[in-house]
Amino acid sequence: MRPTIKDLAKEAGVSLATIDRVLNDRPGVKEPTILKVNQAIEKIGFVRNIQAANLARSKSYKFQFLLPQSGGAFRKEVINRIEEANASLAADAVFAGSAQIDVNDPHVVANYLSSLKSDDLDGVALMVPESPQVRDATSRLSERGIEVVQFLSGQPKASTVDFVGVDNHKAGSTAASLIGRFLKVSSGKIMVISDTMQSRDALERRLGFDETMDEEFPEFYALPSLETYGNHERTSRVIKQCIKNNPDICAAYVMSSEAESPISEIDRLVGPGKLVLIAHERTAFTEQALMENRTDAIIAQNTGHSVRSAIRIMKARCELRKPFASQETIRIEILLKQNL
Amino acid sequence: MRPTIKDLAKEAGVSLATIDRVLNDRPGVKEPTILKVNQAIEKIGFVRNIQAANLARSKSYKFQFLLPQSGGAFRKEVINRIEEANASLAADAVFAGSAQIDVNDPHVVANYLSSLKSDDLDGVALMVPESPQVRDATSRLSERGIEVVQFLSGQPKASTVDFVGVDNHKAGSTAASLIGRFLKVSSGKIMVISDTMQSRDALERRLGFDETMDEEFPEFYALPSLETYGNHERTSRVIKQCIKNNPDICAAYVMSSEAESPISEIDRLVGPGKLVLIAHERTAFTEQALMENRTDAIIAQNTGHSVRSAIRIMKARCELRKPFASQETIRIEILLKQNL
DNA sequence: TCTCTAATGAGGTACGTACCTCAAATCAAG
DNA sequence: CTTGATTTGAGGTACGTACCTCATTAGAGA
Repeated sequence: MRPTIKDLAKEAGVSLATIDRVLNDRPGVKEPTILKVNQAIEKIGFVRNIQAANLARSKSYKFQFLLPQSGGAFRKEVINRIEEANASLAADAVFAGSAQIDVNDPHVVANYLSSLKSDDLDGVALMVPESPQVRDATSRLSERGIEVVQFLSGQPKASTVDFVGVDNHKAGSTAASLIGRFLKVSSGKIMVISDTMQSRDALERRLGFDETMDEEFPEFYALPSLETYGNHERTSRVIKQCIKNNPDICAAYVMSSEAESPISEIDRLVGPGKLVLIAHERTAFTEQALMENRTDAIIAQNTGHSVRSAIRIMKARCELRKPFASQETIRIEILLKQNL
Repeated sequence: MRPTIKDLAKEAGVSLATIDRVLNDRPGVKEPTILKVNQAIEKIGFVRNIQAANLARSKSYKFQFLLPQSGGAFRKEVINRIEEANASLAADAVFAGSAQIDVNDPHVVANYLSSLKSDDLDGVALMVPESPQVRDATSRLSERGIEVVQFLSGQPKASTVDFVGVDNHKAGSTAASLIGRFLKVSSGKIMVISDTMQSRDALERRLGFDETMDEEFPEFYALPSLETYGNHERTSRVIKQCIKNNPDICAAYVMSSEAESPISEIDRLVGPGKLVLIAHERTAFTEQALMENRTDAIIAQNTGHSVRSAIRIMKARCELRKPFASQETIRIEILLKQNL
């Protein structure tokens, strides 16, 4: 049996009331007494029974994921995983929901974050691009007792904010490696397609991609990034233009999380399976493209795992525990037709 | 607030005692009353507060992983992950440990399983080859109230036993696909090295490997499996022999979970990085081999995830809940230097 | 109708912790 | 030594459930 506060009180030679004051940071305990209690905690290895504590204070956890309004299939996937996590964690009295706002307007995001109150929310996971306003708003959130994690996008800035997601530099690097190894031709050009190159995520992927390409496969030349701005019309135009200007394209790297438009366009223009093609994120579309050999590999992060990881981190922080880091690393997954 | 048994009693128009009898399957309740209570449960959406229930019955969970005595680096990895899970789950009153026995002797395994008592153990995860004896022993375990999952090896037999681990057929298939795509030569032979071909896992990997090889890369020929029996001496001999007999070997698939011996031998005989080489399981050795380009890819399963998944499944079964299947799928991971 | 049993109700204690009140002890300053 | 504040102790109730005992009620059989 694990020691309880009674055992602790006996060991420390104080009353239960004092133990309670120390454990819950209540005032009115002299420094030497606190020390005595802490030593006793060490000695008998007391660990608070969180279930009992939560029961006593009828505590439940509420977490919210802040997602972009746009984002197509991938965003849908994230929402599904959040709902799933919510269902499976209901028994542990943790609730997870999501909200969708215009994440590209820092003002909107900052306003939204300011409106959150620690009464009805214990933590927020932000899938939001970085900006000074957002950074300030998150700092203030932490101060108000709402835990914050960066979710799948951005990078950890404040040391009080954990980051859940993959290393995009490595993801780009992985894409380059796969393309280089899959290509059977001896030279050629590689088309790189992105939503936008404004975001840090995209930049890092590109950096990683170029680095590995240059180092390990100098026989191939990666073209400048095509930006689609999420616009189908534009996507079609820039890809057509690029193919026309570069007849020796042998591969394509679709960096954007919305892969449908670019891949369909490439298929239409050069025929399915003609290029080595790597895309990001697992969605119904990319899965099918993989099965039909229209895509060679998908680089993905396990969305469900990411969601649960974010929740675990927020919960651990609420309970002033350290999350187990090794469990919380999000792997860069390589998906082929065979291991879908 | 979630409804409690009091709300439930009010809704069903019975007393708390009756609610308790129904919820805990105690005798002495008429069928129509049980029905009334169950309807009330449905109606108000009552879910038992498991934390409170566990607190009340001072319940903690104890799970054990049954591992092979041998197994080198990979077994070490599994043990580490179990210890880690144990540490991080202590707060939830679940304890996980491991035991190592001679899993290849069905008699030893069956005896061991028979000796387990539900007083001190709630569940067992078996990393044990299949055999009729073991199957019987697991059935009896279930009957005695100890939950069982197959862990990383074997296949689900009894419907009461879940399987945690990857689909080995797909894993072999994935290896074949990678080799086929990585090879730049137009034809050649592929060396396949296994610990033993007796185990179902190895057989399935080989089947998947051959299937994909035949279908997608008929220009390459996969040689018969070399069996090392975990013996370094023998490993060296059979590989040397194989290379001598087949000068046109262009790739190697190391199926066994102990990859060090075969890879070192191949390096010694044909030079590091000369063949396209795929191995299984992430260990310190395979990681380093990957970094040094002595291996092209590792096919792995996330050990930590597998361990936690097994624990979650056993716990869910103890609580008569259904585990969330999608969370419990173990992915076949492809590891390159870039996404380690 | 009486009797016996099965079904149900009422009430308690316990689990480990939080949080509250009030009394008692301690201590420093005057 | 008194005063007042600070520190500590003692005891209670609560959270939601399990599990126990005992009393009461309903229903069936004679």
